[in-house]
Amino acid sequence: MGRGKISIKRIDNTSSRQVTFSKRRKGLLKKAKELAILCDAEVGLVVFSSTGRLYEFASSSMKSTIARYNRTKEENIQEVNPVTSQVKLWQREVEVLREQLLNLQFNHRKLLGEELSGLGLENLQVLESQLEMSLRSVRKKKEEVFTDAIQELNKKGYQVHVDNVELQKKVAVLSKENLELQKKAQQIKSDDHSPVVFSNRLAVAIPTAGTLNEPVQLQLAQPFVIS
Amino acid sequence: MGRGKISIKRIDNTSSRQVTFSKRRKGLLKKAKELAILCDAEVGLVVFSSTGRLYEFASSSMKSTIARYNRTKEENIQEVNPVTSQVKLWQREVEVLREQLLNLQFNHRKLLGEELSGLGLENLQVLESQLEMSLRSVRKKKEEVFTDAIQELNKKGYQVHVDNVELQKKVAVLSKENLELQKKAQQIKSDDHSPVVFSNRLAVAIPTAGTLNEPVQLQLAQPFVIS
DNA sequence: AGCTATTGATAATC
DNA sequence: TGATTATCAATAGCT
Repeated sequence: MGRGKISIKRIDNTSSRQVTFSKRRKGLLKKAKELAILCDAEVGLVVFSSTGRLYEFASSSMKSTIARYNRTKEENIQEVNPVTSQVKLWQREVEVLREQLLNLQFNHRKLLGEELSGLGLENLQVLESQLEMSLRSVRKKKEEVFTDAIQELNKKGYQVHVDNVELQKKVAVLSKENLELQKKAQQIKSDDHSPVVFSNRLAVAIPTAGTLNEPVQLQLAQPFVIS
Repeated sequence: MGRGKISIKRIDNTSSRQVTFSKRRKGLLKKAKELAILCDAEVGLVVFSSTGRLYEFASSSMKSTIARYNRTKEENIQEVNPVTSQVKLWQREVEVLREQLLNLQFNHRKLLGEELSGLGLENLQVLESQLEMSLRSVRKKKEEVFTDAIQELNKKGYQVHVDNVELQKKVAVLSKENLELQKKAQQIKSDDHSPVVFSNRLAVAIPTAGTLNEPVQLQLAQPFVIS
């Protein structure tokens, strides 16, 4: 339901993930509210963003909804305040996180080609094709970076060329003026015999017009081969 | 979004309220799930129908989501209150673990070839060679697995061959005995004229000796190429 | 339960 | 960000 269809998987791009989050969160909260009103239901909804911010909706009160939930689930392990239970909650959180971390580290090592001993043929083949896919992505990205850099260089090169042509014109004008001034000076000199000196360095430092007529064009000889 | 617009207020008609409830409940749960996946959010949703039935969705687990909810709420309320040092220690632990996890997830995605947008050329090249190394390791391991399997098969094949030779000898002995028994039987038959039948199937089912002289040897035509 | 006309949500874009 | 709009998705009213 938008300009294009999207597949339901984690959005990679951070900013568009955040934009989508606020839009869909708003929609979800709205629909939760509507369901509660239209159908006389008790609804409780909590959403934590990936940055840890909390958003919630409760048709009556979150506390009572959670209490009802626990009652229904026949799990009345919902002590409220005592420090000991709080500590226990944090400890559980730590346990969960530790396990997630270990799991991820395990997978990560596989992707790094370490600790492959336990794996069967099938797992190895899945891993291999995963790595091949990754490699293709990385090489494609690298090619993009190269291409962008080259385009950028070409743009700059062209600008330099344009600047040079411009400068060249100015030099030509100045040289001409210079020449005329020298002539006039010599006329004056021949009139009153006082010495006059003109610098000639400018003209010497400028390359000839011919070398500046073509802008440099960097180009890849052929497209990168991704193998 | 329907044949007609409806205003958001309790639907009076019971049956259409129930129909709407199941439709919208389904939609709400779906959207909750999508939000969790798309935006990497932790979502918990509970819905009680007006008849008291419970429907729920939790992106991780309802228990931990409610626990997290309670923690965040208490934190916000207790901002002024002194928190015991033990809780603080656990909180710090959780923070550290969360950060490690996020970091690892970040790196993991890179290895999976996702989210490469932020990377410069140098990083991409490091990543590429890392992936190439991993791929080499995996392929080497795969080759090992193959080789081992083939050796195993060869061992078994040889054992089968040995067994066959042994069986063949036994068959030869038995055939010889069989033949002699037949001769004796015929002698007896020519004496008392009673009919005697011998099965011949055994001899027919046995392959000739020549085909069993060589054990089968499986072998790779040439070593695996790791490219 | 299915089926569509219709509204509503939202992905892409600026 | 916030607004706009072309599209897709949800669903209201029927069968």
